[in-house]
Amino acid sequence: MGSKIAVVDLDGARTRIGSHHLDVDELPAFVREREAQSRPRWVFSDTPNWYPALLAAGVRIERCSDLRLTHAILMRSELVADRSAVAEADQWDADPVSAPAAPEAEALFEVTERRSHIKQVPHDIESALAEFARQSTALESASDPGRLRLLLAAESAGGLVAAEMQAAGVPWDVDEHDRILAEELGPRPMGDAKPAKMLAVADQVRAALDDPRANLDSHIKLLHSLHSAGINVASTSKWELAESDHPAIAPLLEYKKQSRLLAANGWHWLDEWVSEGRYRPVYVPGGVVTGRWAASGGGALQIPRQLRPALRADPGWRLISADVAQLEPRALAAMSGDRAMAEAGRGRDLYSGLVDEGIVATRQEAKIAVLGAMYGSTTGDSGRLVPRLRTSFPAAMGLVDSAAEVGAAGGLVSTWLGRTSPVPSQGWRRLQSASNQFDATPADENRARRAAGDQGRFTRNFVVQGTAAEWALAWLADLRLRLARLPGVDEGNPGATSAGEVTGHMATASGPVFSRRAHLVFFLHDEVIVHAPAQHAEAAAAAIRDAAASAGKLLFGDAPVDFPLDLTISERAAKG
DNA sequence: AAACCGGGCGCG
DNA sequence: AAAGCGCGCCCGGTTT
Repeated sequence: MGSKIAVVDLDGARTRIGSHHLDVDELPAFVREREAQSRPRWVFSDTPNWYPALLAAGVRIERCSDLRLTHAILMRSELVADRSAVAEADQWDADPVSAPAAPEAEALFEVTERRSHIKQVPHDIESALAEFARQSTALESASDPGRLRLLLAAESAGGLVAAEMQAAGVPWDVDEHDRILAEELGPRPMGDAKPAKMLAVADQVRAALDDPRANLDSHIKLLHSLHSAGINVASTSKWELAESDHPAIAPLLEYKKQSRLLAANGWHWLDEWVSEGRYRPVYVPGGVVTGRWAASGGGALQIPRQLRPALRADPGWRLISADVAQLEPRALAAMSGDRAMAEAGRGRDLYSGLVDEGIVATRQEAKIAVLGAMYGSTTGDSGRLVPRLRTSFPAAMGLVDSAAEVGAAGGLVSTWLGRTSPVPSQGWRRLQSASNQFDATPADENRARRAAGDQGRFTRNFVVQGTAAEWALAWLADLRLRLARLPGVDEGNPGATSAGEVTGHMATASGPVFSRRAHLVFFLHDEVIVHAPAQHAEAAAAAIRDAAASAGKLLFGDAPVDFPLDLTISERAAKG
């Protein structure tokens, strides 16, 4: 009963090999067949608009070009000589199609109402072809099209991964989650009542403050109560409270911790986001200016480490968790070609490397110095330690210092593959020009200087965070292909294909796409979790390592930087 | 009643 | 511990 749609599949990046008109419900079969034949690069207006239905029908694709994601990169990239045509097609500068709502969705009209305010890309074939042509022209005008092609392919592959992870879901042990909540908060209360352990802790706080009516949930009222009890803090944040040794502080900190857990990941969250043993967060690829992913709903990027034990593999399966140690400084070492910094991290913890080479005294100092260098710290311990890095790692420090200088002056910076920072706002530019007028007050100059410093720290961090995000995307993109080529449950080794099933072609996946084969279930900036049949867990772990090595080579060639992983295979994700 | 703001805190 | 970057979400409180 679908309406007519048009599909274009492309051979490689250029040649159109076919244009077809078909019903929406004919699409999965069509794509499955084409995918098996020639594995084209499919062009999607916006991946979440097309791919979830394919996945639901058991069809995966190998590669695509997501016009919305690629538009966002091309319209800003400094590498593109002529961006005007792309930039003017501003209907493509839009929000992603909202992914399927949470299980307990709002009333349908509300969703429709909300969507009508969100700007979305067009999905018809003529618009897509026109945009594809504009993007191709822009890409050809680029000074280094190879890098940009790499970035666009990785970004689009990220779109596929996000849709696949949402379809697969994170295997989630509701009973374990409930057990953790009960241990911290007490048993689940009726309705919106506060759990018993929280009430008890709150009573301890009120008793210690000698204020039986103290309201612990309002910052302002709580601050007042604290002052009345002689606790002189300027805010109610936990690091400031920890300075005081008043007997009310310990239970108050406990209460805040409980309150956070209940509000962010309590029973209500469990009801809303976990069903049939799967947590299905909504990822937003390219949602952060630097190229990192964002999340929308469900807090996918904020799952507290406290709840990690609730991630549990299905019976007979394993979770393989892997994260890159010190990804950002390694990305910086690679992109700046800083051999000394690369050497400090080679085959070991990069922070310990700094200690071993006598640059700082302790691992903690190393961490403060390196983070301070990337974030632009100027005060405290960090401000004291960063200059030592300038002596030891001149190339790396030169790169971030110059990015900061460019940003502070209102200029743009780009990542290794060519993602360019956004132009400073009109307000920012007005502030700068006002401070250069003859009648500028000291207050004007102060404000302008502070804003310039802020922008400098932003661009300083942009090149590092953004390049690290590119490495992570390349890792993900390569990993999903490697995992898809692993054998399924009860199948032998790769190559030993059983009759009737060809491994290595995604389109052959049948039935529930992820029920038989190793697949990604979680991604968080520098960390992945793969869900794999126990018999293939080692092979999946090898795929994760191999993909990391490939990503390093793909981006940085033979630069002497490695990206070592901390990797564990287990039934449960480890507590952090 | 809905939209917005800032504090606070979870993640990298 | 934060500091210095990037996020999302919840809450109470204020504005519209």
